[in-house]
Amino acid sequence: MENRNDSLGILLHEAARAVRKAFERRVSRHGLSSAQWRMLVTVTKCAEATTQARLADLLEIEPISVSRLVDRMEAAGWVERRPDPLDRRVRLVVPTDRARAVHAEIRAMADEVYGEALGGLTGEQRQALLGGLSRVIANLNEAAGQVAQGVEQDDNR
Amino acid sequence: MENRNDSLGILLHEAARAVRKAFERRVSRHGLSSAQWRMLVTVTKCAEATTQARLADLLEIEPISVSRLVDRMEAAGWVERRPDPLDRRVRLVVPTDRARAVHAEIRAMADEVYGEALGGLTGEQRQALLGGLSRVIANLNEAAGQVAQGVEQDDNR
DNA sequence: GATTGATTATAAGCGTGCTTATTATATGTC
DNA sequence: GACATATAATAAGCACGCTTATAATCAATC
Repeated sequence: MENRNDSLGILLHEAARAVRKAFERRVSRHGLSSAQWRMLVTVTKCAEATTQARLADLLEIEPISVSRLVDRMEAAGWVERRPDPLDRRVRLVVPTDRARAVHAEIRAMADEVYGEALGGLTGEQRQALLGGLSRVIANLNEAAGQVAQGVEQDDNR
Repeated sequence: MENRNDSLGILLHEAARAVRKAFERRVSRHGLSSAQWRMLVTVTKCAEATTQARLADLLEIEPISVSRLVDRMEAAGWVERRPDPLDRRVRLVVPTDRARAVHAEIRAMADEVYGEALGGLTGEQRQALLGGLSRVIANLNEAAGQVAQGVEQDDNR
C-alpha cells in the first residue's frame, strides 16, 4: 500500500476496476452489471432495433461476447430478441419497457459515480485526465491497426 | 474514426483494455498474460518467499484469484510453491530461475508499451494523467471503505 | 439452378475476476 | 487438554472478455 508501483498499466487497471465496482455497488438493487449497462445505453441510443453485429461494433467487443451478454440480459428482462423479417440470419435486439423505465435513474447513478471519482479535481485537471485517456486509446489502437494489417498502403475512405 | 461517448467509465475500460492487449501482443512469445506479469513483478519484488495471502493483499485481488493464478503460473513454470516450515497452512510462492532470467526483458517491453501509450503527451500532461488516475482510485477506495463500515453497523439488528 | 464466398449468430473452451462455502491449521481462553 | 475463533488455501460456480470453429442464410457469379 505504501510504496505502490504506479505504472500506467496498473493505475488504469485499478481505476477501471474501482469505477466498475462503485457503479455496481450503487446499482446492485437493479441487478445490472457495468457491462450490461454499457449494452443498455447502446441499445437504447439506437433509435430502432439493432443487430448483434452492429452492437459488437459499437461496443468494440466480439460478436460472441454480445451473444452471451444478450443471453443474460434477455433472461433478466432487460432486452428482447426479435426476428428480422428482411434477413433470417439476424436477431434484432430491443430494450424492454422495464429497461426504458429505469434508464434515467441508472444514468443518474452513473453520473454520481463519475462525480465522486473526479472529486477534488479542477475542471482543467478533469479535461487533462479524459483527454489523456483518449490519447492513450488512440495511440494504442493505431499501433494495433498497423501491426494487424502489416505495412499496408494508406487507407482510402 | 470513433467519436464516441467519452464518459469516464468507458474511457477507463477501453484504455485499460488497450494497454493490456498491447502488452500481451508484445509478450506473446513468452506466453505471459498481463495478470501473470503483475503477479511476477510482485513476487519478484518481495525479496523472500511470499504467502498467497500477502500476494492477494498486494495485488488487491481475492485469495482465491491468487490461488488459481498461481496454479496456472506454476504449470507454466513461472513460479513454485513451497511449504512453510513454520506454518503448515501456508504455501510460499517464489519465482523460478526462468522467471528471473526474462524479468528485465519483459520489464523493457512493458515500458515500451507505456511509452507508446503516452506518445504525443508532454511531461506535464503525463503527470496530469497519472495523478488524475491516482486521485480517482483514492476517491473511490475511500468511498468504498465508508460504505463497508456503514454496512457493518447497519447489518446487525 | 448450383456454387462460391460473406455475413450473422452461436458453441466450446480458456483466463481473470468475483461471491460464497469448506478444509486444515494456528492461536487464544477457559 | 478442550473449545472457540481466526486465518491460509482451495472448491464450486458465475460474469465477461477472448480465440477458434460451425450452422444458417444471404449475395453474387457461373
